[in-house]
Amino acid sequence: MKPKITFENLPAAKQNRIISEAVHEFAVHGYRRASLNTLVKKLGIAKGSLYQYFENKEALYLFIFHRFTGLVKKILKDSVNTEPENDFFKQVDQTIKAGLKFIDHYPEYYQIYLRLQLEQETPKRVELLQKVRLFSKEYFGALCQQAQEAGKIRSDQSCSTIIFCVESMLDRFMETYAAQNKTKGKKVVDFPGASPYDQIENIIAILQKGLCP
Amino acid sequence: MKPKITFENLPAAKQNRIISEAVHEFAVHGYRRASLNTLVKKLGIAKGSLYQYFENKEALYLFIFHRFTGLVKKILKDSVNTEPENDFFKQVDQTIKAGLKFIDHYPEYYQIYLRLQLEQETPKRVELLQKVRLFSKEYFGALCQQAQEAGKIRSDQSCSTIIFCVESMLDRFMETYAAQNKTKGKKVVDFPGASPYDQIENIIAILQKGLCP
DNA sequence: ACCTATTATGACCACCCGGTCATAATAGGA
DNA sequence: TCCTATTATGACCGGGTGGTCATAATAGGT
Repeated sequence: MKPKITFENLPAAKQNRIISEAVHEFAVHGYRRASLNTLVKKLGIAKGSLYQYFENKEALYLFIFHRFTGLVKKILKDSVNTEPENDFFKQVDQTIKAGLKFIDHYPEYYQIYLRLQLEQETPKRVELLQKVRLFSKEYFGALCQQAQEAGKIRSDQSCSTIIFCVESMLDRFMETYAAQNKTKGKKVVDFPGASPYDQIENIIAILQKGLCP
Repeated sequence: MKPKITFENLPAAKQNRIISEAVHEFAVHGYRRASLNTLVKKLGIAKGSLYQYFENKEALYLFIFHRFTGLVKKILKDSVNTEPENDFFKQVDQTIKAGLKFIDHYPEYYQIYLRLQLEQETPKRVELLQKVRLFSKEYFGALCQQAQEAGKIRSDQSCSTIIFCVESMLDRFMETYAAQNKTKGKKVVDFPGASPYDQIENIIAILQKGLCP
């Protein structure tokens, strides 16, 4: 997870270039197919140098994933008001918007996360996923419990069921948003309605009142 | 998409063995990392023989994916009553159950489909995904329009928004179910509540009435 | 100016991949 | 039995992989 000292001694600009090219490589090809040969060629450094900075491919990957989780936590803290006085559905709304913002700022980090979910051969896959899921459960769990205690949402369904529904839609919404931004034109999926931001309102309306007339 | 004549001349038992081992290989490793060397070794045939049956790796993959879509359509037709007299939420319920049944019967075909969504290097990826999405949109679109016209669900939200919500939950539910069946023990995700079948009811209840008390 | 510790280099290694093809085995009609 | 058409075989090819290591370049203290 930590790079070697040699890497930390590098000028910050070079560090960032290495990180962002590595992120790109992992995002485009996934862990296994990401090529260190390609990476060093793009960076214009020798392969041996890369191995002076990181123990091996796995260490490089884990280092980058650690940055991903840090970025997520930061953007959530900055974008969502989790105080009880803020309405539950407003909190969900802010969370979704924070998600879109994350994708706008760090689309390739998001890609890496998406890939982690499917690619079995990624190192420490289970641990990394469990960590992310646990964070999500704790995050939404707190919001949900607050809201139930305040009588803002129904209490006849368990927190975890409610979290399941909210998370499903949130995650799918983000996936769709990311896919749309990426493919442009030969769309695989597309948003119903005008803009993603309009669509958030509709979805939250359904989350609130359901599909019955 | 079609195998060579040589393959069709094979005894059915051998055909099935080849197909099911190929499905396994693609399910476990994804298209790109699936190894024909490993496959022929497991099958106990020469690599050259495999190339007598299929043009190349891509043709083998497309042939298998074609079977996947066929199996999905078959199971849906057998499990869901799409007649207007059947309640919309009952139809959703039957669709989810059909999904779980599919995963129980053909877990590896389902894995292949999941992988297709993320792995850019899969041949004909965009076309295959578009075909699946289109089918899903048509399938749910018909149910949704029926229900709206009959006044069974609200009409102030567009069909596509409603489809988005239903699909998100359905897909996530299936993913969770499949992941749970696979990992057993060192779970990455888990279902809230007792059994998946209980949970379907809860989710549909939320879909119907929403989260507000 | 010199010496030493740190950093950079890229040829090289063993391994695996998808795909080819000349050749061997086999089966079935005459 | 023999001959031909179909099927099976696996050594081989070019290319890509992650990782290594002896050697060269470099920087900084004295």
